[in-house]
Amino acid sequence: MPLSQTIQALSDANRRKILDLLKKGELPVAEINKKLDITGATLSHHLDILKRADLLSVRREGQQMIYSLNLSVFEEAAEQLVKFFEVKKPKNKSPQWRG
Amino acid sequence: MPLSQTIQALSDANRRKILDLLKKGELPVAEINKKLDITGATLSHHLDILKRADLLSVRREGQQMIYSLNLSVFEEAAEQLVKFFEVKKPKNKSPQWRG
DNA sequence: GTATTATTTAGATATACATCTAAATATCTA
DNA sequence: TAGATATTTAGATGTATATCTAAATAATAC
Repeated sequence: MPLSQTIQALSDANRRKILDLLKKGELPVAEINKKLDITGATLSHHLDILKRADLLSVRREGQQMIYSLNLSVFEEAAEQLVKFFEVKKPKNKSPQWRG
Repeated sequence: MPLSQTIQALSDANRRKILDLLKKGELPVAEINKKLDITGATLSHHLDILKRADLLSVRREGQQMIYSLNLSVFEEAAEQLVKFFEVKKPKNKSPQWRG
Protein backbone atom coordinates (compact mmCIF):
# COMPACT_ATOMS: atom_id res chain seq x y z
CA MET A 1 0.00 0.00 0.00
CA PRO A 2 1.24 3.50 -0.78
CA LEU A 3 2.05 5.64 2.22
CA SER A 4 -0.47 8.21 1.02
CA GLN A 5 -3.33 5.78 1.44
CA THR A 6 -2.20 4.71 4.90
CA ILE A 7 -1.92 8.27 6.11
CA GLN A 8 -5.24 9.06 4.54
CA ALA A 9 -6.77 6.18 6.48
CA LEU A 10 -5.18 7.40 9.70
CA SER A 11 -6.26 10.98 9.19
CA ASP A 12 -9.64 10.60 10.88
CA ALA A 13 -9.96 10.36 14.65
CA ASN A 14 -12.78 7.82 14.53
CA ARG A 15 -10.75 5.58 12.25
CA ARG A 16 -7.79 5.77 14.62
CA LYS A 17 -10.14 4.82 17.43
CA ILE A 18 -11.35 1.81 15.43
CA LEU A 19 -7.78 0.66 14.83
CA ASP A 20 -7.04 1.14 18.50
CA LEU A 21 -9.98 -1.05 19.49
CA LEU A 22 -9.05 -3.77 17.02
CA LYS A 23 -5.48 -3.86 18.31
CA LYS A 24 -6.92 -5.67 21.33
CA GLY A 25 -8.62 -8.23 19.11
CA GLU A 26 -11.34 -8.72 16.53
CA LEU A 27 -14.76 -7.17 17.05
CA PRO A 28 -18.20 -7.22 15.43
CA VAL A 29 -19.46 -3.93 14.05
CA ALA A 30 -22.02 -3.46 16.80
CA GLU A 31 -19.32 -3.67 19.48
CA ILE A 32 -17.20 -1.10 17.71
CA ASN A 33 -20.23 1.10 17.34
CA LYS A 34 -20.81 1.13 21.11
CA LYS A 35 -17.51 2.93 21.55
CA LEU A 36 -18.07 5.56 18.88
CA ASP A 37 -20.56 8.37 18.75
CA ILE A 38 -21.58 7.90 15.12
CA THR A 39 -24.34 6.09 13.25
CA GLY A 40 -23.89 2.59 11.90
CA ALA A 41 -23.83 3.95 8.37
CA THR A 42 -20.95 6.26 9.16
CA LEU A 43 -19.09 3.49 10.92
CA SER A 44 -19.60 1.25 7.92
CA HIS A 45 -18.08 3.96 5.75
CA HIS A 46 -15.00 4.20 7.96
CA LEU A 47 -14.61 0.44 8.04
CA ASP A 48 -14.74 0.44 4.28
CA ILE A 49 -11.94 2.98 4.03
CA LEU A 50 -9.77 0.99 6.44
CA LYS A 51 -10.54 -2.17 4.53
CA ARG A 52 -9.60 -0.58 1.23
CA ALA A 53 -6.34 0.53 2.80
CA ASP A 54 -5.94 -3.18 3.54
CA LEU A 55 -5.61 -2.48 7.25
CA LEU A 56 -8.66 -4.60 8.15
CA SER A 57 -10.14 -7.95 7.26
CA VAL A 58 -13.72 -9.06 7.72
CA ARG A 59 -15.48 -12.33 8.10
CA ARG A 60 -19.12 -13.07 8.57
CA GLU A 61 -20.38 -14.91 11.61
CA GLY A 62 -24.12 -15.32 11.38
CA GLN A 63 -25.64 -11.88 11.09
CA GLN A 64 -22.55 -10.20 12.35
CA MET A 65 -19.56 -8.97 10.41
CA ILE A 66 -16.41 -9.37 12.43
CA TYR A 67 -13.54 -7.04 11.74
CA SER A 68 -9.92 -7.61 12.62
CA LEU A 69 -6.63 -5.86 12.14
CA ASN A 70 -4.39 -7.02 9.30
CA LEU A 71 -1.35 -7.26 11.49
CA SER A 72 1.25 -7.67 8.77
CA VAL A 73 -0.07 -4.70 6.81
CA PHE A 74 -0.39 -2.66 9.97
CA GLU A 75 3.23 -3.33 10.86
CA GLU A 76 4.39 -2.66 7.33
CA ALA A 77 2.61 0.69 7.46
CA ALA A 78 4.44 1.48 10.68
CA GLU A 79 7.75 0.72 8.99
CA GLN A 80 6.94 2.98 6.07
CA LEU A 81 6.11 5.78 8.43
CA VAL A 82 9.28 5.27 10.43
CA LYS A 83 11.22 5.37 7.18
CA PHE A 84 9.51 8.59 6.23
CA PHE A 85 10.60 10.12 9.50
CA GLU A 86 14.21 9.09 9.14
CA VAL A 87 16.47 12.07 8.79
CA LYS A 88 19.88 11.46 7.32
CA LYS A 89 22.12 13.97 9.04
CA PRO A 90 24.22 15.62 6.35
CA LYS A 91 28.00 15.41 6.91
CA ASN A 92 28.62 18.84 5.51
CA LYS A 93 26.80 21.76 6.98
CA SER A 94 26.78 23.87 3.83
CA PRO A 95 23.28 24.68 2.66
CA GLN A 96 21.97 22.72 -0.27
CA TRP A 97 20.71 25.83 -2.00
CA ARG A 98 23.39 28.54 -1.90
CA GLY A 99 26.04 28.81 -4.60
CA MET B 1 1.64 18.41 19.67
CA PRO B 2 -1.38 16.10 19.52
CA LEU B 3 -1.05 13.19 17.14
CA SER B 4 -4.13 14.40 15.31
CA GLN B 5 -2.41 17.61 14.24
CA THR B 6 0.72 15.80 13.12
CA ILE B 7 -1.22 13.35 11.00
CA GLN B 8 -3.28 16.18 9.65
CA ALA B 9 -0.09 17.94 8.61
CA LEU B 10 1.20 14.77 6.97
CA SER B 11 -2.03 14.10 5.14
CA ASP B 12 -1.17 16.16 2.07
CA ALA B 13 1.32 14.91 -0.53
CA ASN B 14 2.82 18.34 -1.14
CA ARG B 15 3.42 18.82 2.56
CA ARG B 16 5.15 15.46 2.77
CA LYS B 17 7.32 16.53 -0.16
CA ILE B 18 8.21 19.73 1.65
CA LEU B 19 9.23 17.81 4.77
CA ASP B 20 11.24 15.45 2.60
CA LEU B 21 13.12 18.33 1.02
CA LEU B 22 13.83 19.95 4.37
CA LYS B 23 15.20 16.71 5.78
CA LYS B 24 18.25 17.39 3.64
CA GLY B 25 18.64 20.87 5.11
CA GLU B 26 17.03 24.29 5.31
CA LEU B 27 15.69 25.96 2.18
CA PRO B 28 14.24 29.31 1.12
CA VAL B 29 10.67 29.30 -0.13
CA ALA B 30 11.66 29.86 -3.74
CA GLU B 31 13.85 26.75 -3.74
CA ILE B 32 11.06 24.63 -2.31
CA ASN B 33 8.72 26.07 -4.88
CA LYS B 34 10.94 24.88 -7.74
CA LYS B 35 10.28 21.30 -6.70
CA LEU B 36 6.51 21.62 -6.39
CA ASP B 37 3.93 22.24 -9.03
CA ILE B 38 1.90 24.78 -7.08
CA THR B 39 1.76 28.56 -6.82
CA GLY B 40 3.68 30.48 -4.19
CA ALA B 41 0.46 31.29 -2.40
CA THR B 42 -0.45 27.65 -2.08
CA LEU B 43 3.05 26.79 -0.92
CA SER B 44 2.85 29.54 1.68
CA HIS B 45 -0.38 28.01 2.93
CA HIS B 46 1.22 24.57 3.30
CA LEU B 47 4.24 26.04 5.06
CA ASP B 48 1.89 27.75 7.45
CA ILE B 49 0.16 24.48 8.31
CA LEU B 50 3.48 22.74 8.91
CA LYS B 51 4.64 25.67 11.00
CA ARG B 52 1.49 25.58 13.11
CA ALA B 53 2.06 21.87 13.65
CA ASP B 54 5.43 23.03 14.97
CA LEU B 55 7.25 20.88 12.43
CA LEU B 56 9.02 23.84 10.81
CA SER B 57 10.86 26.96 11.85
CA VAL B 58 11.53 30.05 9.78
CA ARG B 59 14.05 32.80 9.79
CA ARG B 60 14.41 35.76 7.50
CA GLU B 61 17.56 36.30 5.46
CA GLY B 62 17.18 39.46 3.43
CA GLN B 63 14.16 39.10 1.24
CA GLN B 64 14.07 35.40 1.66
CA MET B 65 12.33 33.35 4.27
CA ILE B 66 14.31 30.25 5.11
CA TYR B 67 12.47 27.22 6.39
CA SER B 68 13.95 24.35 8.31
CA LEU B 69 12.76 21.18 9.98
CA ASN B 70 12.19 21.23 13.73
CA LEU B 71 14.17 18.09 14.31
CA SER B 72 13.14 17.45 17.90
CA VAL B 73 9.46 17.86 17.12
CA PHE B 74 9.80 15.78 14.00
CA GLU B 75 11.37 12.94 15.95
CA GLU B 76 8.83 13.23 18.72
CA ALA B 77 6.08 12.91 16.13
CA ALA B 78 7.75 9.76 14.84
CA GLU B 79 7.75 8.31 18.35
CA GLN B 80 4.07 9.07 18.81
CA LEU B 81 3.28 7.31 15.58
CA VAL B 82 5.38 4.31 16.48
CA LYS B 83 3.54 4.14 19.75
CA PHE B 84 0.23 4.29 17.96
CA PHE B 85 1.27 1.33 15.85
CA GLU B 86 2.32 -0.79 18.79
CA VAL B 87 0.12 -3.85 19.14
CA LYS B 88 0.09 -5.58 22.47
CA LYS B 89 -0.43 -9.23 21.65
CA PRO B 90 -3.09 -10.59 23.99
CA LYS B 91 -2.05 -13.64 26.03
CA ASN B 92 -5.46 -15.21 25.88
CA LYS B 93 -7.02 -15.80 22.53
CA SER B 94 -10.62 -15.48 23.67
CA PRO B 95 -12.46 -12.67 21.96
CA GLN B 96 -12.98 -9.50 23.94
CA TRP B 97 -16.62 -9.31 22.96
CA ARG B 98 -18.25 -12.73 23.39
CA GLY B 99 -19.72 -13.85 26.70
C1' DG C 1 11.69 57.45 -3.24
C1' DT C 2 10.61 54.03 -7.16
C1' DA C 3 11.15 49.73 -9.06
C1' DT C 4 12.15 44.87 -8.39
C1' DT C 5 12.13 40.57 -6.03
C1' DA C 6 10.33 37.35 -2.32
C1' DT C 7 6.75 35.97 0.39
C1' DT C 8 2.25 36.27 2.64
C1' DT C 9 -2.63 37.48 2.98
C1' DA C 10 -7.40 37.92 1.22
C1' DG C 11 -11.01 36.26 -1.14
C1' DA C 12 -13.10 32.99 -4.33
C1' DT C 13 -13.86 28.33 -6.08
C1' DA C 14 -14.12 23.52 -6.50
C1' DT C 15 -13.43 19.18 -4.61
C1' DA C 16 -13.09 15.85 -0.84
C1' DC C 17 -15.13 13.92 2.89
C1' DA C 18 -17.57 13.00 7.48
C1' DT C 19 -21.95 12.73 8.62
C1' DC C 20 -26.93 11.76 8.59
C1' DT C 21 -31.60 9.44 7.28
C1' DA C 22 -33.84 6.09 4.68
C1' DA C 23 -33.78 2.11 2.01
C1' DA C 24 -31.65 -2.27 0.67
C1' DT C 25 -29.45 -6.70 1.68
C1' DA C 26 -28.35 -10.71 4.47
C1' DT C 27 -29.04 -13.85 8.18
C1' DC C 28 -31.56 -15.93 11.77
C1' DT C 29 -35.86 -17.35 14.32
C1' DA C 30 -40.49 -18.50 14.95
C1' DT D 1 -42.66 -17.33 4.83
C1' DA D 2 -42.89 -13.25 8.03
C1' DG D 3 -40.56 -10.62 11.31
C1' DA D 4 -36.49 -9.23 13.77
C1' DT D 5 -31.63 -8.04 13.92
C1' DA D 6 -27.04 -6.62 11.81
C1' DT D 7 -24.77 -4.30 8.40
C1' DT D 8 -24.22 -1.90 4.03
C1' DT D 9 -25.61 1.15 0.28
C1' DA D 10 -27.73 5.34 -1.72
C1' DG D 11 -28.42 9.93 -1.67
C1' DA D 12 -28.19 14.44 0.50
C1' DT D 13 -25.88 18.00 3.22
C1' DG D 14 -22.51 20.84 5.46
C1' DT D 15 -17.84 21.63 6.48
C1' DA D 16 -12.94 21.39 5.55
C1' DT D 17 -9.37 22.24 2.57
C1' DA D 18 -6.25 22.55 -1.62
C1' DT D 19 -5.96 25.54 -5.07
C1' DC D 20 -5.93 29.83 -7.72
C1' DT D 21 -5.55 35.10 -8.82
C1' DA D 22 -4.88 39.52 -7.15
C1' DA D 23 -3.45 42.53 -3.69
C1' DA D 24 -0.55 43.53 0.37
C1' DT D 25 3.81 43.54 2.91
C1' DA D 26 8.87 43.43 3.31
C1' DA D 27 13.52 44.02 1.83
C1' DT D 28 16.94 45.31 -1.57
C1' DA D 29 18.80 47.98 -5.61
C1' DC D 30 18.95 51.93 -8.29
